[in-house]
Amino acid sequence: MAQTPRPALAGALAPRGQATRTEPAKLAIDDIDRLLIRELVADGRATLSTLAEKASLSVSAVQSRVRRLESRGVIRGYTANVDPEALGQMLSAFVAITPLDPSAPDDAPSRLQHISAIESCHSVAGDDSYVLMVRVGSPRHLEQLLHEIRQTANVNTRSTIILQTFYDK
Amino acid sequence: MAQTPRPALAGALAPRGQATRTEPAKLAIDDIDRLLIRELVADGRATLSTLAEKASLSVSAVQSRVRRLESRGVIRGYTANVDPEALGQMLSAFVAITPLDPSAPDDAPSRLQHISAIESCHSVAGDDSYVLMVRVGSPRHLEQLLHEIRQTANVNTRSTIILQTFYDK
DNA sequence: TCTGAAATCTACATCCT
DNA sequence: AGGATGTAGATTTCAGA
Repeated sequence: MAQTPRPALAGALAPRGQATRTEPAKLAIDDIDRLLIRELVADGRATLSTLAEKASLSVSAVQSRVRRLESRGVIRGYTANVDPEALGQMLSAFVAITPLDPSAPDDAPSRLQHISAIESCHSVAGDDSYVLMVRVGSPRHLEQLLHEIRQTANVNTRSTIILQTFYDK
Repeated sequence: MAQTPRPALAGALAPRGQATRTEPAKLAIDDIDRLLIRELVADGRATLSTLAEKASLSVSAVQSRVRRLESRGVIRGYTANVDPEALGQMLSAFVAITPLDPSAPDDAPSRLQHISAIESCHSVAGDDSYVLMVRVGSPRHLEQLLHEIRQTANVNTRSTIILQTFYDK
């Protein structure tokens, strides 16, 4: 119910010159897409019908938009948000790493990818080459992990313990 | 199919003394829970029937387990994983902040919470008090954001630009 | 993008162990 | 307590317009 009668208005607001300028693949994300994305970030299991209501669109229109966002890679996937501490990962830290041998090929990310305690890996501009986010069960495990990281990637590590996470959107 | 015939075995392995020791809420997470969590982290929109198949359980058993994990806070929620660059957030950074006045009440997280460019906020042990992860559209926006952070929380900032994100599980 | 109908999924009540 | 089955009501999917 309450469809937005925008077609005519949109046409009036965006009159097009005679030549269609090269717009091969319309990659534009409009306000409805943004609304859908916002809702799906807030609740990754929101139903198409709920989304349709909020967007004042039909279920199938929402479905095709969501599919499009997914296939374009705007929405990469959906995931459950799990409390690490409930799973025994009581200690989180940022680990900044720098190569020991600056002339060696720098493939730290792929070398470290298999280590499940490493949650994320970013290359950064600054004192260090990469910053990792890691989660382990205890200080003892962190020690083991740092040892493994140093050996695997031939790097120095500099760790910053996370005391509390206030939010992580 | 292929139910594990564990009841008798479990009873034999865990004989209980006469007094039920204070076990108010069994907070144990078993292997099936872990499997369900793993699947839901990999695909937050997995259906109960899919999960039931993978766990070799009935749909209703899976349903009650997932509900339990949700109400216990093990699963905090579900979210869509969105490509920030597709939304015009071309620049990400870690921003470490330290209070200008160490004697002032330290409520930086709540003061900063409303700023939408701030994705996460952790208090840390180390040179700085907090580490934020921020996403903005351009260097110019980062400058504005840093200004806003400094003013809002009365802190110094030290930023580390993220050049590339290799993975973020 | 909409409507509508079929296939699938979820929620819940009931029974079993 | 935890799990199976059955069923009504939602939800998703897909055709045609």
